[in-house]
Amino acid sequence: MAKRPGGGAKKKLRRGLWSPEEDEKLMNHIAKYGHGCWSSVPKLAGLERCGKSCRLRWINYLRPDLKRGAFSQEEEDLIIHLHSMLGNKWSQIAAQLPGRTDNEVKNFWNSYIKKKLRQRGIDPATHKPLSDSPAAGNRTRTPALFSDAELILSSISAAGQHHMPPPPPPPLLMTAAEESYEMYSSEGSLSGSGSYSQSTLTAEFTGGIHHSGGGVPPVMAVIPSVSSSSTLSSMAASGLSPPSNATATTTDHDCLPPWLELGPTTTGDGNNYGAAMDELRWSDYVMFDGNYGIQGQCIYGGDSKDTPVHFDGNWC
DNA sequence: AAGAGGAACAACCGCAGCCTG
DNA sequence: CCAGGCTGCGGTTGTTCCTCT
Repeated sequence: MAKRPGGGAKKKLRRGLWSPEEDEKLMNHIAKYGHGCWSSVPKLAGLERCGKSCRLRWINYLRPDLKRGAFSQEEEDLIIHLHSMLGNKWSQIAAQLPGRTDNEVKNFWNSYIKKKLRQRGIDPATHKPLSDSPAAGNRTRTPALFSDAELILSSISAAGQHHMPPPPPPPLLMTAAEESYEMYSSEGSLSGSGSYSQSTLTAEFTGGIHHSGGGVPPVMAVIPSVSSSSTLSSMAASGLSPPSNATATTTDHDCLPPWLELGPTTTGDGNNYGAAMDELRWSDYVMFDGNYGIQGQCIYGGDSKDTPVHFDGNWC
C-alpha cells in the first residue's frame, strides 16, 4: 500500500504535545458532532493535526470515561493473567480493564510489570521462570499461548474462580472479534459450556449461573467491548441494539450510524442525555439488573454517578 | 542548587486489515 | 478483482517529571 508520508498534507501539521486549546477544540467538536470520520475531524474542528493524531488524543486522553490514576493490584494481576494468555494484544487486554486504554496498559507493562516479573525471576515474555526460557534473548514478539477459542473457553471456565472483587467483575468474552461482548456475574460462580465459531466470530455460551449470595439474582450485563471506538457502530451493524425509533436515512455525519445522531435524546422517564453518547463505555455506565433497570451515569458531567436511570425498552 | 539518570507518560510511526468505488 | 482510503493496533521514540548524588 502506498504510504502517505506525514499524512501527505499540503499544510504543515502540528505535532508533539497537545495544548489545552487544542484539547478544548477537539472536545467541543466531538461533543457537538461526534467524531464521524477521523480524517475530517481536524478540518472541521479547526485543528492543524492529522486525523490519526486526533483519534489517538481522544482515545488515550480526552475520552470522558477514562479512569486516570494508578493501576490497582487487581488490575495488575489481571493484566499479567491476560498477557500470559494473549501476549502483546494490548487492545484486547485493555478491553477487559474498564477505563484503561491499550496505550496505558502497554506503558504500564513496559515500565513496571515487565521489571517486576524479571525481579521475581519470571520471563515477562513467556511467563515462565527465566531459567526455563533459553531463547528469551532472541524473542522479539510475545506469542499468544492460546488461540482465541481456547482463551474464551478458558475464561469461561476460570471466571468462577477468579478473585476479582466486584467491581470490576471477572470478564467473560462472549464473542471473539474486534467487537467483543462480555457477560458479567457480580457474585457467585458461573458454569456451563461455550462454543465458538471462528467463521462467524461469535461464541455461544450455554449453562447456568449459580450465585451463592442468597435470594438476590446476580447482576449481569452483556456489554460491548470497551476499547473500540466503533463499538456502537458495530452494534448497529450487527443489529444488536438498534433503537426502535431509529431511521435508516443517511446523515451528514456519514460515518455514524443514523441512531448515533447526536442531539436531544430522551428516555422513557424524561431523562435527556443530549449529545455525546458516541463514545459511551457501557461497562462503566450500564448495569442490567434483570429487571431491565439501568444504573446510569452522565458521561460528560460526571456529577450524577449514582443517578439511577430506568431502561424502558427503548434504546437510547 | 544543579546535573545526571531513570521512570512514567504521551505521542508518533508504520504495518495490516477492512471497506468502498 | 484491484487500488486507494481509512482505521486499529503494536512497537518505538520523545518529553516531562522525579529522585539521587
